[in-house]
Amino acid sequence: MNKAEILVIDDEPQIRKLLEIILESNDYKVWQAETGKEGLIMAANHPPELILLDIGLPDRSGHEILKDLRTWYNKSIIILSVQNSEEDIVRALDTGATDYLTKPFRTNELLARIRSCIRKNNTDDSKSIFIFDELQIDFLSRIVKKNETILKLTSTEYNLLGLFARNEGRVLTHQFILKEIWGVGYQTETQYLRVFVGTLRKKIEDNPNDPKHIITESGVGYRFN
Amino acid sequence: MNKAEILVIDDEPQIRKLLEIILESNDYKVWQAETGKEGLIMAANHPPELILLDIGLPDRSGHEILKDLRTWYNKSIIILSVQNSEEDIVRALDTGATDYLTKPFRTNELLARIRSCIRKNNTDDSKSIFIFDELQIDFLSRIVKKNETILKLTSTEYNLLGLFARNEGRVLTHQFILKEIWGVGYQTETQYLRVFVGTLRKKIEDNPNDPKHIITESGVGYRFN
DNA sequence: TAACCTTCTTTATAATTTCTTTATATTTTC
DNA sequence: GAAAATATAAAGAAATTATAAAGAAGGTTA
Repeated sequence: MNKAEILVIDDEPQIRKLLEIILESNDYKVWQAETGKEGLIMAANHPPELILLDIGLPDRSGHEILKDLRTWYNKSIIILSVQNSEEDIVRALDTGATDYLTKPFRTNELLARIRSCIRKNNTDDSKSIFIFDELQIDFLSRIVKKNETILKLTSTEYNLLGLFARNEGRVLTHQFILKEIWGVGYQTETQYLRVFVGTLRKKIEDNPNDPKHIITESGVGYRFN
Repeated sequence: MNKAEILVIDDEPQIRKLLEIILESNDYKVWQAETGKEGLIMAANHPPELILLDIGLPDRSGHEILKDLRTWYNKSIIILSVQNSEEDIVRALDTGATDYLTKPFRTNELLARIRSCIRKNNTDDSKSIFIFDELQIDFLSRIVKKNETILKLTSTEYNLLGLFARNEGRVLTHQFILKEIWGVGYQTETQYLRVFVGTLRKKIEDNPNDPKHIITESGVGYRFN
């Protein structure tokens, strides 16, 4: 449970299959999109931890997809490409690519770069373990403990708690949270959020009726302590 | 204007000179270290925005220097190496390298990767905190503290306080405040304002009967100190 | 394939918080 | 001191949030 999710956007079925095998055997959950358009929709509906993007897509140039993604998606995007031209690399990196690998890539290098990117996503403070009193969140192993007992969280619950933890002390608006966890297009579904905050509180709070960690800021959003 | 500072740790003088020329002509301030030990000291004394580290250093393996740096340095470290072995790359990335480039590197690609890394460093939002004696307003986190204690404000109260704070020392008319907070069409509802000024004073003033922050300007409006 | 389980989505309703309004007290201004 | 303006308290209305639970979707197992 709580596998990190990776979205692969590539038009070649063999590459997708290869990546699926590699990634799943390394304990990632893999989503696949065949076209840039499909990829954009999937990313928006379900923001992954990392995106592997083929720059040579048939429908729109991968560069355009990258630009589109970067208008709202702020986690890592690794570019895969048969192109090895300096111009292409510079362009991709300047559009916001996190990394650029040329095909054929080396499996272990790809995995190491993925690990590095995911680490970066989660360590805005270069920390991988967050401790809030009796609560302990380990972003590397994706394990949450309360008083040394491992909590069973669904992946949405985990993502939500992670977002809260990385923004400790800050009021997060409903819209922001919905966008980050469910994707653009879900910004009005505040009831989702209420339900999930409810289940999270039941799991992490000593007294869910008088929460100490997830504080309601009525009319605005929530704040995590 | 402040140039971003880059520390180059490399034992080859030619490479250092080359990097110096490239980087300075691209408006970076360059620091140079010849050995790993020297690099560690320089980085500690004057933490740069980014470190370029040669992995094949004579005194200690670059991997060890990297590991050492990562115990406290959390900005970007780009590895430069003549080595192109997968094992080496994986090891460096897993020890916390931000990126890995093989020598000879392509100038523009290096610059693009540097830009990408520095961009990432600077994404943590610079804080915008207003302080009025014992009162502290953080507009980014949307949090108001009085003597380090977080105040619980409704969103209207927060908006009103924010308006006051941004117009410190200025007399704001009832009409202006009502228009800003409640919108046009509410300019005559001065009673709203009285009620909310009342609740705000109860929360932020030491003695609400003798307010020091929100001053009544009878017949005109209010002024915030 | 069916039965089962988990998780997510949706609906209904209860509880709480915030806002608006009214009444009355207090202060300021002239 | 009287009129005007401001402050406070509190009740009712409205909006927002919380909770429970049913239905739907997806995956797993026998």
